[in-house]
Amino acid sequence: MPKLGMSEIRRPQLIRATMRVIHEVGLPNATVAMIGRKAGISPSIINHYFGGKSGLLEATMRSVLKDLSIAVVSRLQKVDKGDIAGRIEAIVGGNFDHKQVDPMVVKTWLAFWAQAMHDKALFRLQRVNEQRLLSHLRIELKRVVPEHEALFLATTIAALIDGIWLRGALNPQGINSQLAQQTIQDYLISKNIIHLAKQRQSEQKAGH
Amino acid sequence: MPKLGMSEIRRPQLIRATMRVIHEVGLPNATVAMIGRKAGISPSIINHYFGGKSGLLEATMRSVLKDLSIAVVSRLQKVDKGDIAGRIEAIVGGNFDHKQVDPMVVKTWLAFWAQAMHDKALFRLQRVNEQRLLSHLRIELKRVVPEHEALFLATTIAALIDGIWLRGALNPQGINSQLAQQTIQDYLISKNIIHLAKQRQSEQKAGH
Amino acid sequence: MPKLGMSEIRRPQLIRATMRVIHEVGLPNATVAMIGRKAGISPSIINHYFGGKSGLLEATMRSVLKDLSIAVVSRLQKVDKGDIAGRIEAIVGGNFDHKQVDPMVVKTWLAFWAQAMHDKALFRLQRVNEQRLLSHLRIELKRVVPEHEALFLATTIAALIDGIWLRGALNPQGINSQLAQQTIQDYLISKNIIHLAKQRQSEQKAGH
Amino acid sequence: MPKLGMSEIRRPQLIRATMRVIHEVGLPNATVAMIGRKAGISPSIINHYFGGKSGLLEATMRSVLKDLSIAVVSRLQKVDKGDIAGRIEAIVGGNFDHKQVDPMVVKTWLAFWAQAMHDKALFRLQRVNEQRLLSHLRIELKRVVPEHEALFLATTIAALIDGIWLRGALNPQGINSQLAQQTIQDYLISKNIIHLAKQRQSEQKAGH
DNA sequence: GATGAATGAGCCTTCATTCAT
DNA sequence: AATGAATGAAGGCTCATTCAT
Repeated sequence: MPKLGMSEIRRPQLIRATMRVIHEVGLPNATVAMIGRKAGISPSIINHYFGGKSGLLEATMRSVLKDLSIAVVSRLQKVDKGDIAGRIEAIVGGNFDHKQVDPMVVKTWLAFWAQAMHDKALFRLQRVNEQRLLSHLRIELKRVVPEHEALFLATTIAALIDGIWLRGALNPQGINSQLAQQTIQDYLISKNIIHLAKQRQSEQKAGH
Repeated sequence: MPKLGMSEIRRPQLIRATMRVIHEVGLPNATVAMIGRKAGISPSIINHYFGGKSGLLEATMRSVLKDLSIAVVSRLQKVDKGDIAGRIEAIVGGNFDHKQVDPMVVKTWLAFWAQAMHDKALFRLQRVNEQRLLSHLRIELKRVVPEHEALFLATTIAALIDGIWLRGALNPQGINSQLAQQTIQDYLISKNIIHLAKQRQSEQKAGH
Repeated sequence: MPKLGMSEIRRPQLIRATMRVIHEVGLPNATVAMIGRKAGISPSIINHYFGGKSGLLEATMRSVLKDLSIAVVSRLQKVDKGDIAGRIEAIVGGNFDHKQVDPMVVKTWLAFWAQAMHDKALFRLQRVNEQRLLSHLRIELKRVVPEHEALFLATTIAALIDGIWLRGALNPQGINSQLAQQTIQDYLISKNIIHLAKQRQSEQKAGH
Repeated sequence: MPKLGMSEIRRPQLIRATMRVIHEVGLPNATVAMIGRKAGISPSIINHYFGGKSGLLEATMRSVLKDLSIAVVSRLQKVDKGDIAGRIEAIVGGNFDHKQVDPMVVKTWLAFWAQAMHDKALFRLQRVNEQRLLSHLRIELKRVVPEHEALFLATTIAALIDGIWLRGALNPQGINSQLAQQTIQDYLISKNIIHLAKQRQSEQKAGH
């Protein structure tokens, strides 16, 4: 077990402080002074660990996206490869994970989204995240519908996920995680995806 | 007597310049100096007409939302009251109006959305806009499905609209207006809404 | 009777507005915009009539000092040349004239006093005023005491007058005009001036 | 570890620079840029140490008033409690202390007096100062004359002090400290205070 | 590693003044 | 005569960053 340097302590500490400050005053109004104060340490040290404010912001966004990725991947790992409906549910569920719908995270996420339009580094991170969601969905959907339809469905589901997040960001009551998942489940049922998925699962079991 | 009526010229001019600057550098980086330069007039005059930067931003957001409202309402006026499917299409279509999917407008809209989380004046404007969309949709949907289902559908459609907008904001290709409307149309067909609407329309015609 | 041009209307109107604004926010915070608004006319017009802000301020101070001068001179005219005590009382009384102890006037006067230290035009006006007060007092005092004592007394009385004014400027209750005059009268009695003055008056009457 | 204790160096340095700038251009024209330049440091640092321009001005006035207080108190400490005439002289002398009649200090003092009429924080400081002078004088005077007369005398002496200061502020030759004290001494003699004080002192000595 | 000191660039705003009508 | 339009200079303040300790 490696000895923990200050770096391993300070970096998460500052990233968390950044998110809290963004939650409170918004990204444009977040200053290194506020973040330092919130973390209980000198603002100067941000330069030491992140090379500047933008470095800290990038690291913070990376952290947010990584948590999202983990939420999805860890759920996928618990679901059988053959259970297509379960896997789609896992992907959607990961996006509405308890940690992900925390108002602080939601606001941070939206703040970065807006900022990403004018910051190359953030833009790249955002694109990767978008593609990853689409990719996860398409992989599963392609197993039950033709490729072009899979793309259409994946795009629609992604739009639903982001739309619910977006509206939740401004809603004082925040995101209703359960309702969100039901909404998407309902969409999949309407599009007959769940039925097809179960059917395919049975076939494969029989095929073995 | 001074030159009169400059207010009607300057205000839209400055609002448009604001949107262009937000499009280029983002809301947090937009300065009154840039906006003034873009409009070809002195930055000082912003105070003359809007009482300050925040006044200009609020007016800009108000303008964006008003354009959106007009796009929806003008389409609704062209559709027969009895044509429920047509009315829903009008509402959706208004949100993907040519002027509304202009990348400049989309970015401005998202920038304000992010900002609204920390600015009371913008927040109120945003809420009104959200509610208006939901309201428009529910009025039509209630005519074909029970109230609670109408609310669910309206919320889902709104999420789809916003989600598509949001993803379009970061997509280099922008929003594909036609595809967006097809996506939502497809959802409505899957939910059997279009069918029910046509049916209701026939009934009413027969009723006369 | 000459027809009144707008100049004769506007100038006093603006001067009065200036004093009211100084009373409210102080000289450093008084802007031409405020003054114009208070007078109910466009600020631009100040340049028309006074050639700029400093011209207006100078005219205002001139007006304040002229009113003071009138208050003194008009009282002197009502007192017999031979009544030395009465003449001194007139000079003092003029400085505590009803119009002069108006809080608005007091504040304006003090504001200009402070400003005069760094403004040549105001400085000259102020000096003339100072000298005039001293001169008035010395002329009368020389008639009852030797020249060098007259100067000393005049200086002391002037200091008392200004000191009372100054303290009154900051006192929420303002200047107590009657008490002020009693204070100086008491000083003159203590210095035996009143007695000497009455004595001289009797001598002169007898001399005729 | 950073350079510590700069606060004790910077604060007096900036306060002194403030007074010098006020002396040169007046309070309304004094800018943080000028003050910083005069002190040889960056204007930004004024915020660091005083939280803004008004904080600096308040600290400057506080400094001026404290110096005045020290001048009076230190003189009082050197005078025997029983020597009433000496104590009054000490109070007056403190107000015309060498440091206090420095033209720079006099102008600063007057500038603040004018400003205090429209600034709550400065107003309070000024009132405390006024009351302190009156209080010092009344305490001594009450020992030789009835209370109501003590108040009258104290007020008159205070007016004389302030009047001499005020006139000195605009007089190119400044305040003649010696003449000022003589003037007030002369007043006290005329009012028989010195005589009464000496008498009381003799009584008390005899009483022991 | 950590921090207070210090800086300089930049921003919003105010304001006196000028101009066209 | 009078005014709204418009400007440009300047001021206070914020803030990310660098530096010495």
